[in-house]
Amino acid sequence: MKQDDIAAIRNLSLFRLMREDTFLALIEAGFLQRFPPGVVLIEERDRADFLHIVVEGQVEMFATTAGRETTTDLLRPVDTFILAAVLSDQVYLQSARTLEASRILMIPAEKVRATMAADPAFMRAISVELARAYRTAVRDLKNLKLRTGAERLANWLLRTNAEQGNRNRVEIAFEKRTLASRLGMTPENLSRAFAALRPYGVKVKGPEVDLTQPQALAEFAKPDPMIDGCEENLS
Amino acid sequence: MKQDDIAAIRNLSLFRLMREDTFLALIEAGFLQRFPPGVVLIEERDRADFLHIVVEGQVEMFATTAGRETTTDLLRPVDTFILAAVLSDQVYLQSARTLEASRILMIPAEKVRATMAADPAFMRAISVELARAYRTAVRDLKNLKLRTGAERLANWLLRTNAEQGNRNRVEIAFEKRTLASRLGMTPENLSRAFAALRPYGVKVKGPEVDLTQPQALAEFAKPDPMIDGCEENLS
DNA sequence: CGCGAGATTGATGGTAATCAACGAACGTGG
DNA sequence: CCACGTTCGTTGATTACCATCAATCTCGCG
Repeated sequence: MKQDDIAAIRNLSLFRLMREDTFLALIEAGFLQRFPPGVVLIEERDRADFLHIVVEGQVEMFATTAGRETTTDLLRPVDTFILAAVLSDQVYLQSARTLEASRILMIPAEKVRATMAADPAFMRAISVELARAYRTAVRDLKNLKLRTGAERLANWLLRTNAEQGNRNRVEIAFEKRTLASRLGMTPENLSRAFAALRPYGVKVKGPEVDLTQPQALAEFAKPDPMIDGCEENLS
Repeated sequence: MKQDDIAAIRNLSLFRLMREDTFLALIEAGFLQRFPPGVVLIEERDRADFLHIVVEGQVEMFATTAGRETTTDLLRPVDTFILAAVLSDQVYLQSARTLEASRILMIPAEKVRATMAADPAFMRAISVELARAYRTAVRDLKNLKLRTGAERLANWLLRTNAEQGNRNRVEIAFEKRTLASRLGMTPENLSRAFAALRPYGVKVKGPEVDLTQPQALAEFAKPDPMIDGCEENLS
């Protein structure tokens, strides 16, 4: 494992404040593994054996029931996932698959729990991370229940534009069907939602979207800090 | 504050394992307050000043944006709320109002954070509680994204029936409009959803619902432990 | 009895899912 | 280099689901 990968992980809020010795022991107990695109890393209903960290690549969290499927989150370096299941030694509620070639660090759940018991700063960081994850989920719920599809798309565009440096050009780093599922709609409907945003200066060219009238778009989207977040991204 | 109220709070998983002295100090730092129905206890965007515990009565969590409103959770004794905001000293993402006359124990956020730092067992319990809250939110998201309104109602009926002792008679302990909002639909649509479930033995009489064919209803609802939960209720 | 709040029912329009067809982009193999 | 096939995205037609508006109904209560 490369030194700057370790540094990047160390810099995560989850690990930043813990003791150096427990951090190194934790990392060394993990396996860094490469996966090609489209590999299912974990499956809902399985017992949580490992804490996963996306070191490189891109991972989609998704969930299914009764033959239906939806994307619940999109992760990129350096994100952790399924912390909550690991913590309480429970089954996963979501599945995960790679969207592109990825490197994943997998730390045995038992080791995470032992480290948590040994290092108060780590336990504290876990609480903060779980609180963040919970609040993100609440935002997502509000987004879904209080907005239409086109509004969710408009706000996603504004948020992503900000994340990408306000160049008024948003790059969609994954398939549009994945974005559609993340936003809680079908691919067909995402197309129509893009078309509906055209009057507000939204121009789609393949994976790139130009926002020629960001202020008009914002007027339509009515972004709300209590949903779209000042703290974290919703991916 | 009555002795058995304290005992009930002590029995919460959040407080069960902490030290006796820190528990009593925490409780004593709190204010037990009575509220009539319909009082807004906290408002989103406000800074989290107190951890709240529903000792008696009933509390609705809700959220608004752009003039729209939705119910995000329904709490009854003995539930805690807004732990996540308290923990990280952030603003509330949800509002709360009493649905009936209620007694609420309010513990200053600063005291909660200090106690957490002093009692590792309490911090550990907070992590577990946050993990539970997060997983509940994920279940809620899956419920919303993967099911229709009638399916959500059917599963809610089955879940609530189980909570109430499988008497095949579900009592709705709040207004139907509140249930509708909780399930992500309008009151009108809830009525129609009830009508749609009639072929599966669902008979509504005011606030009571008889399930005359629970197995047929289950066949329609397709309950999924990864959504409807074996651990906790979604209220 | 009459009032008012909540629940229900009906009528209508909007939003989204589904099914089907077409088109563009890309990679492969001839 | 081009023909072909596959995949993804878009568009159109249709249907299902849900929101809104309006009217009626029920029930509890003054």
